[in-house]
Amino acid sequence: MSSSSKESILAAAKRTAQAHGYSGLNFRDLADQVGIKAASIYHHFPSKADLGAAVARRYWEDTAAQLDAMLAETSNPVRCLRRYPDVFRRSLENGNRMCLCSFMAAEYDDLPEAVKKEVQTFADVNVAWLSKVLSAAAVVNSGESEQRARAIFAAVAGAQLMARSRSDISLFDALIDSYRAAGLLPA
Amino acid sequence: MSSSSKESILAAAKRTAQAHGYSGLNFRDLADQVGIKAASIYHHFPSKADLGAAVARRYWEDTAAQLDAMLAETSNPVRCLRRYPDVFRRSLENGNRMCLCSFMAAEYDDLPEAVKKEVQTFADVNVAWLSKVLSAAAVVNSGESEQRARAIFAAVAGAQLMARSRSDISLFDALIDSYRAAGLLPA
DNA sequence: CATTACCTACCAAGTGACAGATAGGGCTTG
DNA sequence: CAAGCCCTATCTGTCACTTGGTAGGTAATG
Repeated sequence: MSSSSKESILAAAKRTAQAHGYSGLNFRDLADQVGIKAASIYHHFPSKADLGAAVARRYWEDTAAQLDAMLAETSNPVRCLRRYPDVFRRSLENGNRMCLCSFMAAEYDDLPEAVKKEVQTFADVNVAWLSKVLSAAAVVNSGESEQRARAIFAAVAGAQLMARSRSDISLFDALIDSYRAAGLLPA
Repeated sequence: MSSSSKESILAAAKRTAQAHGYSGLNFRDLADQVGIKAASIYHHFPSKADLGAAVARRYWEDTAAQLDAMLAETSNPVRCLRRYPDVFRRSLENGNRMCLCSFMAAEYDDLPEAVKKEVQTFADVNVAWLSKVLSAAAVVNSGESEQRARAIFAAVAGAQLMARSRSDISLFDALIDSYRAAGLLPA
């Protein structure tokens, strides 16, 4: 099979968690989406916590791959910085969904330990990439690039959250423009 | 009684929703916190949706009062802008909680209509206050103050979300400092 | 070749815990 | 007595998770 059940479960769980969070994941809905029975999911994932951790891990792996691909095709770091918000924009385009790890950051208190770890890694991956690109672009003094990277990550995540609550993708674009106008992102 | 059950329920629901969201609210826990039985909550709120809406409404009312009080005691608008992030900081101080409406913004798809409305009003109240203060401080051209207000609100909410997921209040402070350094907030 | 063993993938049926919500009764206070 | 407040008991539904299986494929053994 080109697409195994395990992959289908991960894909369905990603879609669901981006709209309803970790607490919104449930085995019946997931199984229905995949076309199997709920009990069968336990053949692939021993528990909901393991499934959640696998989904979050896959999520940051995919994001890291996207970012690296962007850097590979456009070696111009300023161009990459300008395109960074598009990663978050695409979730909004896709049914007003949001970053899985932003949602899980809100649910943090109720997350199994293994899931918490992956959620933090997502932030780490984003900050590391931004920091590298900021250094290359020399938009801030080196040494301040990690601080600025964190600020950009947090601000873009906040913009996504606000735009989602209005189901208004143009609000996201306007917020990013404001960040540029204010000097947080390169114009 | 100086503190009625209704007020106690609202207070408990606020605390719980700030840590676990709307989906994390449940009548049994709430009743335990207040010292009554779950069924008794229905005497004060006809349904969970009504309770949620009441909590969210109370939340933006309290925030609006805080902001207006700040403006009243310090008529200096730049000082007010510098202190704005403290409103969000206090939630983190209070048991690593977050803004109730940021959490509910994430849960947006699953919110009853009445709750959605109050969540949006919270954002409106913040943006309106920021816009007013920005105009008074003349930190941006008038006409751009509402755009900048939205950007500040979104960025501060994002900073709170990121800091919460690390249980690190100093990360929040660092992010706000970075926003100032970048020029999003007045230094 | 045939038997035995084991594996992956799935499912039917059910467990106990917990969710929101309801019905109807009792106590207290003005 | 009537209204406000809270109770017990219960209903219905959903949750994660378990048990005990079936069907089909692979592979080693005699």
